Amino acid sequence: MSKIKETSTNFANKQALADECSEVYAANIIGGQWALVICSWLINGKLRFGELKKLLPNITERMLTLQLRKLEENKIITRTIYAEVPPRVEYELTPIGYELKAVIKQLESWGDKHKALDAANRSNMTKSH
Amino acid sequence: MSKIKETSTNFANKQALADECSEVYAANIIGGQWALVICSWLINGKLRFGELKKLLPNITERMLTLQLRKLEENKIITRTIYAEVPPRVEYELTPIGYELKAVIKQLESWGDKHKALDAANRSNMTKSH
DNA sequence: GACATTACTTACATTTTTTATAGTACCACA
DNA sequence: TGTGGTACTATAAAAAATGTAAGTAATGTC
Repeated sequence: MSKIKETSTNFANKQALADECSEVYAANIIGGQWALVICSWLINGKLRFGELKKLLPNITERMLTLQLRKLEENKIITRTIYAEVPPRVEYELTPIGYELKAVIKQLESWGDKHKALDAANRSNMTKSH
Repeated sequence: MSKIKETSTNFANKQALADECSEVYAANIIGGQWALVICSWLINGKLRFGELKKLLPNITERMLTLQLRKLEENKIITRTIYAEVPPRVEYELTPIGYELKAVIKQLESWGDKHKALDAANRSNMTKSH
């Protein structure tokens, strides 16, 4: 997205890590700011550009486009353009994209646990004061 | 990590998303370039700063420090300093940190699947040329 | 007193990601 | 001729993340 510099140290590091660690490879794919939420929504079924925009009230059109394009490049979603005016474009998870469901669930449940723990810590801190 | 600007749109967006999506919340915590690999290594047991450095040949000391500090802040790891000279510091996963194991496994297996698919696509493309 | 070792810190530069704003193309319909 | 709706693109700028290079502190050993 925008262009990345393939001669940078950062690029080399990312490549090397992704090559030897599938978990990092995976994280790179779903790692954009909005990528995970987009996938979460798409798990429930295909959505139009405008629908996604409504579901993600704070995203800019540019960001939405960029993230969708990246997901498409990585074969996580497909993009279907209907030859209509005004245009209609639908985004849908591919099979491998849909398999993110398990990953997302896992992330979600870990996140919940962590949040709970954090809340507990906070309230303990309050109590002991 | 360096300082972030709490008045930025980006900050607000991240917060809002993390609040309503535990999966995004989780992704933010383990989302640094090196955070996942560090955790992967620590799953096998505690490690010293220098040992991690050796395991991650391309990381700079600065980056390693930053990522470890962020993980510590988020209670993913603990930092134990031994009052010796030269200094000895050990990093170890906390219980919640250790629970990342399942997440990492899931990411890894999805990553492997995706890689395989990608490789298959590539060889198909080659064949059909 | 100089040196080696370890785990950092600091200042700064570069790269990458995200946001802001203002367009564009298309055609049906009024 | 003009307006409306949809899914974008282009350009610039801000913010965040990462990388580079050069220190620092403490102390046991030579």
